[in-house]
Amino acid sequence: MLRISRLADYALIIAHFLQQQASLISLEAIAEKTNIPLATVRKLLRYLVQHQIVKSVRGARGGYLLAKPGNCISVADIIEAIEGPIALTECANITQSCQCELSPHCHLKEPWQQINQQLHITLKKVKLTDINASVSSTQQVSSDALQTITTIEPLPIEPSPVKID
Amino acid sequence: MLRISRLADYALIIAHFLQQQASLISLEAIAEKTNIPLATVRKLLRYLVQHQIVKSVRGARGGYLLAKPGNCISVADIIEAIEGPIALTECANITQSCQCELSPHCHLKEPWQQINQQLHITLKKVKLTDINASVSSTQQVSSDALQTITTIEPLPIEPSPVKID
DNA sequence: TTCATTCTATACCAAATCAGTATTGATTTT
DNA sequence: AAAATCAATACTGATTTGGTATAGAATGAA
Ligand code: SF4
Ligand code: SF4
Repeated sequence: MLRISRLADYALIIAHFLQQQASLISLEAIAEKTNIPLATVRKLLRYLVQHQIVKSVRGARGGYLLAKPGNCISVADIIEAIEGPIALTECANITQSCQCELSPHCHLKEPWQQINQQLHITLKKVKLTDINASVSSTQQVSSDALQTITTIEPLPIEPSPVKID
Repeated sequence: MLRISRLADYALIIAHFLQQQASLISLEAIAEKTNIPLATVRKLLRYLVQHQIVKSVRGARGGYLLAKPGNCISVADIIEAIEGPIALTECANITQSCQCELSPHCHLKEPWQQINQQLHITLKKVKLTDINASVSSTQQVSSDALQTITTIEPLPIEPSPVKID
């Protein structure tokens, strides 16, 4: 259904929550405040730490905090930390060569790569702080990145001639 | 990994192929030309017919053809025909009320709905004919819809103040 | 030191989804 | 009537996903 995984969804909630914290906060507290099961939060924080989105401090009085300012962490970063590269099709994943067996004759690689790049840019543009901004006023969104999303205009259609094989 | 399903990918290949046909073409021929397994093509055409993207003609000398001009069929249409609504999160699916149990306190609904809408617009803008256009010249893309995708510029970041809970 | 606290690493499992297939039936042309 | 072709449905094996459990390592404090 073209979903991000539920775990990625949760991870964004966690990151967004961390952004609102002044200092270290423990795993347990995060789970409690976000209503996400403890074991699941543990797993997700693991990924986020590995991807330098969150920093951890071990030992008594330890906990977690964002590794960078909220305006340097994008929705794309979170998704990629949990799910791996954003690639609508196999051939859109530029981090590895395409294994798709239809690839040699497929005409759709280029278009998919462009669509994928567009999606990536969109998700990269939305930062944790943008989400934060929209929390204050549920009706109206104030951040630039989310604002432009709704104001984009559809382009005129320019049909190309049908080709016979 | 934020993938469309492989079946949706195949379906787009089939639709794109149909667009290049002058007249009716049989299931078997489609399977042969696209290198997609026969039984799989059969299933996919089923979905496409149900969603009025493809028309079928039964009986001897029957077959399939596009139900509308290629410039009226978008990538979004194909994906939705195979996978159902495009909804990056559960709450982004406007066709039904959100069942997510985190929903009551979740701050991310609005942002996700906007991101989702943006994705939807992007996928809706790319028509079968746009893909066709890009086939002729693999290096350079000629259609408007795909062209703008690559020329979009990132917006300036406007940080909002960090809020303490 | 010693212990409680807190994060780390890994492994496991059940459920859901996905990809692919098989089969029987309905419709149309010849 | 026979052949060609699409329709409908049901099934299955493989993969992915969501979620959990547990033993271990690091740190701070008594
Ligand atoms: S090469 Fe074609 S079939 Fe293979 S993943 Fe890319 S678009 Fe899909
Ligand atoms: S309500 Fe929040 S947690 Fe639930 S699907 Fe929407 S964004 Fe995700």
